[in-house]
Amino acid sequence: MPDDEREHPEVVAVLSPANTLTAVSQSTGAEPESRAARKERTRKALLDGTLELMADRSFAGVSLREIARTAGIVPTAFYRHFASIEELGVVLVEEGMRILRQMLRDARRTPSTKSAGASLDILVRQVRTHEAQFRFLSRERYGGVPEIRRAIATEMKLFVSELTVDLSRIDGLQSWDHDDLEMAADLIVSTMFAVVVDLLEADRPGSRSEAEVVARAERQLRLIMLGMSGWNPGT
Amino acid sequence: MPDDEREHPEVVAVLSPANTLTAVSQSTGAEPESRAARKERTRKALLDGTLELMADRSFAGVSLREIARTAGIVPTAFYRHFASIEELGVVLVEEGMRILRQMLRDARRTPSTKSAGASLDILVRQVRTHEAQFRFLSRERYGGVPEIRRAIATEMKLFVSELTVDLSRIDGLQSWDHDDLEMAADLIVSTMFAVVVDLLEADRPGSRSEAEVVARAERQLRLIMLGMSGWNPGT
DNA sequence: CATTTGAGTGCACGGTTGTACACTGACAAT
DNA sequence: ATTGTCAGTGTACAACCGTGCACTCAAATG
Repeated sequence: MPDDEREHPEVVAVLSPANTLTAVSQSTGAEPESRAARKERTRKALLDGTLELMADRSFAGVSLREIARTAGIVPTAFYRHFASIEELGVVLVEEGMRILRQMLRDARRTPSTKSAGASLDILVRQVRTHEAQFRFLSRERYGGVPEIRRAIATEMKLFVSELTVDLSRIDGLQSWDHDDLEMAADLIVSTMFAVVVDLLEADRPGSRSEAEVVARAERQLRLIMLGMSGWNPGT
Repeated sequence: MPDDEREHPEVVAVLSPANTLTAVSQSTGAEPESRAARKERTRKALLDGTLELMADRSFAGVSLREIARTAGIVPTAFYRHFASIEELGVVLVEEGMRILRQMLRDARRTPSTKSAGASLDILVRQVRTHEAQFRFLSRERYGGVPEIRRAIATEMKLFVSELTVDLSRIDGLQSWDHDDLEMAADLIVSTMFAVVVDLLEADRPGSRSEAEVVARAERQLRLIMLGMSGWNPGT
């Protein structure tokens, strides 16, 4: 073994050297997948593989080589898809925030989202179906490398202002000025985010169960809304 | 250069090999510092140096060698103080949480802490005088290695239950059952923690100013307390 | 005084990392 | 049919990593 990795011997079994087909184990039959499609496939493998590797580590803790390895390509080929690992990270941020925004849109469409329970249900479902992405966001929001942290912060601010607009349309909040609305939106978002973290940790030894987490969050949200109903805007 | 670091040439200038005095640049005159005191000094240098190195990176991103280097000792000497880097991390958690608890105690002693402004002032002061420790806590709370994350979670739960007891002594909350009190305490703590993060980021390009952060937090806290005053316990 | 202790040293090791470089060969376009 | 593109390859290197080992020598111990 000269220097580099010599794993995935099954895929390398094809003896011809520099065989392009070695990458991303060709699962589908023999259909001649288009070039662009193949590229997109390994790109996705890189992104998904990174999230997988982050099950128990932070983004800074996974190496370019590991990522390439799990995607089934050689380290240097990574650069065909991303200029750096940070760039991959930023893409993951965008992907995650797209899910978050989708969730807000779902909540908007659902009738009576002003009841805390309904919105929480949506949150729980989204977290469960996109665990890895939410874990990535919560883990890197404060802990990540500066570039990624800034990317999340920016997207987060956008998210808050979207919710601010939503709030402004609710009966009884029309008289509120923008600052108060944003203040409340910020409080709601940060509370919801704490729920996300608890959900990801839930049903693990030494943690509260999912039901408990949701029940508590629901009461917290109701308490906030109760405060809002008594709030004297502009103070 | 065979393998290892060859930095800090000034300290190595003393030509005698394996000179113990090379560690932790002897700043004070020539007083014969006791052995235990010297050990404590490098131990502190290791802890402080780690926090310093974490100015722009997460705990997982600093290496044992770097830590030893900034403390002025050789990498292997690190093990005279900690069995592993994780152990050092856990000590940092304890140190940080001691500060947090001290803050709660300060707040308890201050009259009229039920007014949001007073408690926030204490928070801001503590964050400013212990920036590095708070940065460590906020960065590793969700992003850190499992061992440290668990340590912080445990201490955090303790902190919430301390605040729960405090709340139970406030006029008008005596009728609340324990679950409701804890729910409110949890909400307050997570909101305050969000403030800490904002404070650490404040006055940096692209972020809100400290005054804005405090003003918003104060209103958020007032909103929560308003909600509590109208809360119907046991629902 | 002689002896023990232990914080610190220097060297060495096997391993991993990011990335530069020259390459190949299947697909796409001409 | 010829050519160009470019995702993927293998080799190589210098830097860094954690840690084992045998050491030194000032301070503490008796």
